[in-house]
Amino acid sequence: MNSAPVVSSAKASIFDAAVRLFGEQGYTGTSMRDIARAVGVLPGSLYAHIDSKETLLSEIVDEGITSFLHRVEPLAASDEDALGRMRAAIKAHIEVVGENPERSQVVFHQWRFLDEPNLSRAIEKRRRYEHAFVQILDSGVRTGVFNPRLSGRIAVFTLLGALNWTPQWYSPTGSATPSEIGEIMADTLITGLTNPPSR
Amino acid sequence: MNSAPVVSSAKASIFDAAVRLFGEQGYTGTSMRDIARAVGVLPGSLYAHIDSKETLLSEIVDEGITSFLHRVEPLAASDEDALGRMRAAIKAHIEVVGENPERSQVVFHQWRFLDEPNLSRAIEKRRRYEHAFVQILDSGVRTGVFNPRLSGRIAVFTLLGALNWTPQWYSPTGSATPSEIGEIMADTLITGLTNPPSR
DNA sequence: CCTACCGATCGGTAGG
DNA sequence: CCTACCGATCGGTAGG
Repeated sequence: MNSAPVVSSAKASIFDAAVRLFGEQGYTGTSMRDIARAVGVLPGSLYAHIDSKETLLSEIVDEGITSFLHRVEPLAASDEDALGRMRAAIKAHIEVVGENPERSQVVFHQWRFLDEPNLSRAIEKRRRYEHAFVQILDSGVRTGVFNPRLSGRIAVFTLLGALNWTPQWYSPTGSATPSEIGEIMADTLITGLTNPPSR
Repeated sequence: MNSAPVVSSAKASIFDAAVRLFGEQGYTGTSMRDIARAVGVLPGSLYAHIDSKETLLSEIVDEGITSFLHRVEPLAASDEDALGRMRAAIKAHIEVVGENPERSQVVFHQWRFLDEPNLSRAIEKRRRYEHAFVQILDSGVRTGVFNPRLSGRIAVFTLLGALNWTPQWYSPTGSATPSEIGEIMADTLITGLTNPPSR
């Protein structure tokens, strides 16, 4: 019934090595020879499985952004209140980072090295992702739970900056789970660092 | 009396071009030929003024981190209360970004391509910078103005992530000044997105 | 997936 | 700052 390869196809091995190396050394700092060495194959052999270095990056970035979109866009459109949706979106983001921190690192930092038309496609998907957070923020301002003074692009960039930075310090072997990290980040970003006044 | 060059020395031109290109294309994505072209000189001529590509990166990163340290470390040790120090530190950070967004971009994203011993020196200075924020946060927790539940490294990384992301979207020609951006980011991070309850 | 290779480009240098 | 060049490495291909 299941005739899929048990461990990993050649294409998948190349993909995995590229994700890790593009994440660690950057796209322009990684050579096809680096990838071939990691896979255990000679450089020319890679091209039996992939079209080009740029196509490889494009597929990694596209798959990555798509998994963020698939988790967060439905949340942004749910019928929970804005506070709950914002908390859920932040937690979902950290969980997707936690599923594949290296791929997330590539998604946030290496997309700029894409050529057209892949570059435009990636930018459009990033814009859609940002829009999901803008939507939640605006809705919270309308219903009075979010501060109208902070509704602009600066607050969204503050939020997304904090979220996009997580692959830089997240460690799968650390003591905090993605869910716990998401809770603390949601608290920090939604209610701030200030101690709630005791009453 | 003043025999310094009126406009810009050769070394400074190379430095400026490298800051811009390393920021836009990354260190590994920029060739010495790119820099030579930007300066208007042949590639080999660069080496009359600089030692190597890596030395150039190291000088840019070191000068950059140092200007963040020089502004924020004194604030962290000032005798204002933690709330005021945190606000001042956030504003100072954004102002330093505003003074030279491209150099800041290099400081936050390209330091990893340094070789030893420059790499260790850069990491140590980054650690000192992070420590300034940890100090303010801890002090605020002790005096009761900051939420103890958010005192750990996750809150600091949330804060620094938001700050370190700013060179990605800050535009010197945009409508908000660094000071205004700093105010809004300080509000977002310190008091959060939530609307203060009317009373 | 290997052998053998292509033209282009890389960081850097000697000598002027 | 230019001329002229070095050996190494780059992404990618033809043919098997």
